[in-house]
Amino acid sequence: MDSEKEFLQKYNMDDYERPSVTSDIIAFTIKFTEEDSYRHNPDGALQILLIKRKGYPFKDHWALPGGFLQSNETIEECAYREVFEETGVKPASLMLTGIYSDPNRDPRGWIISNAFATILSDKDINATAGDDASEALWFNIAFNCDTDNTYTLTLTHDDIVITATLKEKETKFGKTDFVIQNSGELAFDHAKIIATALTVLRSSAEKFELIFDFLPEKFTLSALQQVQETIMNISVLSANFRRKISSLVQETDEYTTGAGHRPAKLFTKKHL
Amino acid sequence: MDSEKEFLQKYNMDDYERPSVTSDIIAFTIKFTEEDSYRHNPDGALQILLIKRKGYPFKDHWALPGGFLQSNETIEECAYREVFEETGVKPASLMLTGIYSDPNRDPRGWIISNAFATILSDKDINATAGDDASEALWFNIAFNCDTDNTYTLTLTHDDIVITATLKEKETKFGKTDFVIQNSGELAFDHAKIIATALTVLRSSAEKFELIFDFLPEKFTLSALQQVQETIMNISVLSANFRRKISSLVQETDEYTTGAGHRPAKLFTKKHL
DNA sequence: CAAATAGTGTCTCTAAGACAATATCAC
DNA sequence: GTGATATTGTCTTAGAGACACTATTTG
Repeated sequence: MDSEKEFLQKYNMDDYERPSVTSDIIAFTIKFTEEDSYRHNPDGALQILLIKRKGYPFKDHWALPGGFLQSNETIEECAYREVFEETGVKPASLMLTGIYSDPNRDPRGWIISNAFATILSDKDINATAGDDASEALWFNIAFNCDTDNTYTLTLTHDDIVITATLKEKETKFGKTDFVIQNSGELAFDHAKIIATALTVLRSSAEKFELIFDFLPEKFTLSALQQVQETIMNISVLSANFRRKISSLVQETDEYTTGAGHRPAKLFTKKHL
Repeated sequence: MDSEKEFLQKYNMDDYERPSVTSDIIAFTIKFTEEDSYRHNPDGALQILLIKRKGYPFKDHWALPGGFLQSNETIEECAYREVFEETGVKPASLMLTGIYSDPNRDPRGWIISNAFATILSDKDINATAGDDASEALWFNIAFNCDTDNTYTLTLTHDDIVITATLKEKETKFGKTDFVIQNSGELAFDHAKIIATALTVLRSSAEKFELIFDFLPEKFTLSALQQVQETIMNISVLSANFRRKISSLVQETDEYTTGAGHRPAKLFTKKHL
């Protein structure tokens, strides 16, 4: 009988086939755009970061930023690293939204993707194209249910329009899995990775988890409500929203100014 | 400029270091044990399947069943395969509870674990030790919060007692991550994999997700209530439980018999 | 003052929890 | 009948949604 030390010396990792492992990032932000009238509060639009692939496969297609796992890091550390490389921001949190391990999902070979959603405030975002990308752009998101479990995902940036269609496969634990019907100009299986991440984001926002990450440290309750309404694609009465959120926020003694209407008190997230 | 075909022919996966990937299974069941009096309904106990490791590393320690991912399957298929090999049961569903990718978590080398919880009815379970195990046993679970974010996990089977202590790290999206203080006789980082899976199971049971998987096709509402109470470690009034569950179940015209008290109607899970 | 948002008060309805009461079987 | 569970009904209370109203700023 071998000792443990002898066993480990003889152990050879190459006895088993191994896949490559990546972390891919679904980076969300809400872009607040100024309105016509100086009095209006800005409107919010949910956006996602995509890069245009410089090389094969899927050359010139749009893809999620991401990269290969290195042997000195966890997949979360890898995801943090990728977000920072692409945006210059260290995100507040990462949320694993799925693992994509179909052996045929990548024409280069056996590559498993760990999909992480992250949320960035629209301040201080600085999308920079990495090595393998010719462009990095934020796209507006529209994700609508057509008839019969079929969904259309439309991503737009100025006159670039990407349209994908997906079919609902199953919903479990607040997460919906999809089958791709048509990827449009999206690379790999990224259309379904994005769609599933959106469902996870929505069910989190419903419970007021992580909606704070879209905003700076101090924010108005109206802005917070805008965030939730934008993500969920609904509208709620502000009186009721305030009542429900009240236990999760902490008021400061600061106010907004110069908005052309009554100033709003600034709040921070209440920690525990 | 190369064509895509030329690119893929030249592409060499060996240019990058690759980890081994495993699926590990946290298999839960609820064992219903007969009571003293013939009148009493059986009590439920939450159990988990562990195997005793035959070889190094962690020889003779207890570990979660699992195995290496093969290049012709997804990690879900791998997990299904492992459950079937260990128990002879094809589970109704699998729930990803975490990915464990610390480069130093396994003394054999760079091995990433995908942790899947599954739930089996205590009927037709047939735990059989696989190649790498000398025993496969179901352990009773006790998981209690001591003071100050410290938890004790106690697993027992007859006179085998495994005790691990963990410290709460962070809670997000109904899932709590832990740091291991003491693994007891558990192999690798499996103590924290089990603890986290328990928190995921509990938050699912709270929303009546997947509690049906613990029972056969037809069940009484009392048994269903037992399941929830056992998992959550609480007790609720049956009148209220029935009201809350009523929209999720479908009554049959069958009844239990011979229980020494009023027969109970059998229900099935209502689909959509 | 007008336009717009900020913030409060209150009514209704639903759902959750507590508890009481009745029904039915095996021995 | 006794002991146990099964099942229904109802009271109270907390919270969600709807809506009306007041407050405050800038041009």
